[in-house]
Amino acid sequence: MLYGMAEKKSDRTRAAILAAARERFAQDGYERATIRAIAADAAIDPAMVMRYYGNKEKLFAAAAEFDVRLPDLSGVPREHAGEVLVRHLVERWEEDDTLRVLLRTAVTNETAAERMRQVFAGQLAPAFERAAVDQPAVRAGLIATQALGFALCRYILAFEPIATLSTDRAVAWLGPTITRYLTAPDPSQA
Amino acid sequence: MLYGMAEKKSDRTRAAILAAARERFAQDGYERATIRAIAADAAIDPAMVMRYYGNKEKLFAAAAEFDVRLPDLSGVPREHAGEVLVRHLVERWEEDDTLRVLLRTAVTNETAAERMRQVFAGQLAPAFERAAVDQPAVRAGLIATQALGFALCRYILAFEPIATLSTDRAVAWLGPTITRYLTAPDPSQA
DNA sequence: CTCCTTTATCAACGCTTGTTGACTTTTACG
DNA sequence: CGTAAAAGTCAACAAGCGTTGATAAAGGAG
Repeated sequence: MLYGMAEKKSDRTRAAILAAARERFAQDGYERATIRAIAADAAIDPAMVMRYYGNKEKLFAAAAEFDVRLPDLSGVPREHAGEVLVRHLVERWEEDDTLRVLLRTAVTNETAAERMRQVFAGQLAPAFERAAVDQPAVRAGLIATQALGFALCRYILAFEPIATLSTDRAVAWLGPTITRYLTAPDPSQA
Repeated sequence: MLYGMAEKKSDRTRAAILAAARERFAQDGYERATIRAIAADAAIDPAMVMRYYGNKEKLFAAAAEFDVRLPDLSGVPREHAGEVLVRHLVERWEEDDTLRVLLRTAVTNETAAERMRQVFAGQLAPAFERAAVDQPAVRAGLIATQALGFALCRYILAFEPIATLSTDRAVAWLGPTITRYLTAPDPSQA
């Protein structure tokens, strides 16, 4: 076969598997999302999943691959940094379900947990450090607690009225919290 | 058998099963915590689990049974209510692992998710309503996001430095957030 | 057309799971 | 003692899982 640009026929199948996998993992978690169900959703044979992704763990790794794409906060005044960050995270969260895959599986799967840690401790904290924020690790961690807690209640537990809160109201409520975690002096030092 | 006070021999076995179940559910989640493993931990036969609890779902229901025991906030000044609440929750959370059972399983098990909702929407919100707080449901929900997010990062994901933060520092950081969610006017109304 | 690589299908494997029923041991009362 | 209920043991089941290898169809290349 001589294709123009690596646009093999199998790429479609690969993509279909990945899409089905993401949906199943996001909805059912790692254990309950079976290879057979994913294959059925993608309308292919379970053996094809093994052919293209090796095994379940690798398929999951591929399905949970993503980039947070943190926004550039350098031009934002400190007192509104929280709101900008929250709005970005909420929109990012609703965009695709990769983050929901990660959150749902991180609770029982160590691979997912490690990746989740990398996202916050490995991207947020270094960004704060570069911005010369004191105690970057603690602040990044606190922001993670609020951000992940909101996502948990909103997308996983479907906790009313959080699940149906408008983005604007969510930003208005959570923004100042994030701003405080980012800018306030350590209250236990006072 | 004529026992003095319903103190059957089997009660010990029942308790041993329940203790082992709680530990396994808290550590592994619903799916990965197997009846066989629980029985092995309790040093009994898997069939005994069925004898005393019927099936896995009922065993889980028994293991996840608990009471939040919310503190009385009526005598606490409003501006410190958050700190009192956070301290109570953290201590309660470290006391026994029932809450961790619930959090870990709520992500994939609908029974656990429903029970989790009852704890916050069914106990916190009504308490606020009685205290004549406006928008009790939203405020209870917001507090749930911060509290559950903290528990998730600290106990489930083992997210440093949150996991090793002292209770005092956690209270100092989180308290004001909870207080604001409880007392601040709705920022999206401004 | 033939040939060979890519893609897909099928049936089966070994294993683990929750769950069951028949059986044996223990225990307390007459 | 004897006996009947309670407590515990054992082997097995049906079903579902991830995974594999043999085999068949598809589709350009020569």
